[in-house]
Amino acid sequence: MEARIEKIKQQLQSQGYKLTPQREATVRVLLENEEDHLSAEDVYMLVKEKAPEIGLATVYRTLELLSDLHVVEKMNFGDGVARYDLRNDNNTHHHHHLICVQCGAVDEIMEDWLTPLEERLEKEFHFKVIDHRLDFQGICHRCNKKDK
Amino acid sequence: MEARIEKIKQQLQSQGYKLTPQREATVRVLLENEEDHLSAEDVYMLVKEKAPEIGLATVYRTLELLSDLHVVEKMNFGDGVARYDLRNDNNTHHHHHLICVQCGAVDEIMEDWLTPLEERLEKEFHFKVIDHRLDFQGICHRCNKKDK
DNA sequence: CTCCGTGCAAATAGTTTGCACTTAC
DNA sequence: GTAAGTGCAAACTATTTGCACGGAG
Repeated sequence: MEARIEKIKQQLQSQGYKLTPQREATVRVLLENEEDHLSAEDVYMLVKEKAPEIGLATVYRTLELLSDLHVVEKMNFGDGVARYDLRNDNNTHHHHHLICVQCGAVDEIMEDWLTPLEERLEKEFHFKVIDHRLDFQGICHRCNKKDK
Repeated sequence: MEARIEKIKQQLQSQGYKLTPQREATVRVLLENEEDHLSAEDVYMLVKEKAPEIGLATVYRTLELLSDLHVVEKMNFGDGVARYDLRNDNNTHHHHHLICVQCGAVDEIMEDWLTPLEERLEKEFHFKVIDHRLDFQGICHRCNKKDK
């Protein structure tokens, strides 16, 4: 955890930004809730527990900054709220989402299933892929069980 | 085109809704711009050309209704604007998006590449897929050419 | 001293809602 | 006549911005 903060600090500094206490608190919240897909408001409330004087605008600005640096990914699941996901070490994003339409849970699949498709895209469509996003909507295994 | 409007009319009526002139004008705009991914505001401006007395709220309400009936799909590409896409005849949604990060164009691939993955999801993850969404971000073939 | 970063409040953008009026059956 | 649908304006929500202040080098 400390190592990851250190790395993010260096990424910021290499672009001329500082890891201020507010930014660090925000990053820590993201690290501690890596499974979840927090909204800016979620992050704000969690950061407030540690650093009550922080402002919502700062959280937005920090998330925006981290998003520009590809430290987090900004994402939108269709409920008018942006959600933020820490990217992994090489700042790529290769996981897929399983969104349960019944309970709203968002699970992740950490494998990348799309590499063959991306190759096909470049060959057949001359589209150079930089990133992708794959979400499945359906009923998760927990709700499947409950329904029986 | 008329046949498709007729079909949508029946879908509405089967749920107790009417195809009012405003709703019809909205559907026509969607049909005429099926390639594009129009925002509510886009639809509003296009509808206004034919039916200047229509209100923006009505367009929103119509799109919401059509979305509930799975006639259109409401979608979000990350630029804080909801976009609406007509679904195809059986109201399923099996196409993928190629989003160009340079010129902003959104192209579509009409094939469904994911059936094998969905089968795997149900078997390995016990996740029952209802729908999916696959977007690729990258450089489109037009921009690729221009850059040379 | 200078500049970056911050908190607060005000502004903005997209969307939704309340309400009185209209329209189709 | 009743209920669904509409236009308008006001409300609301998420996010952004302007600005004066605070702190590190």
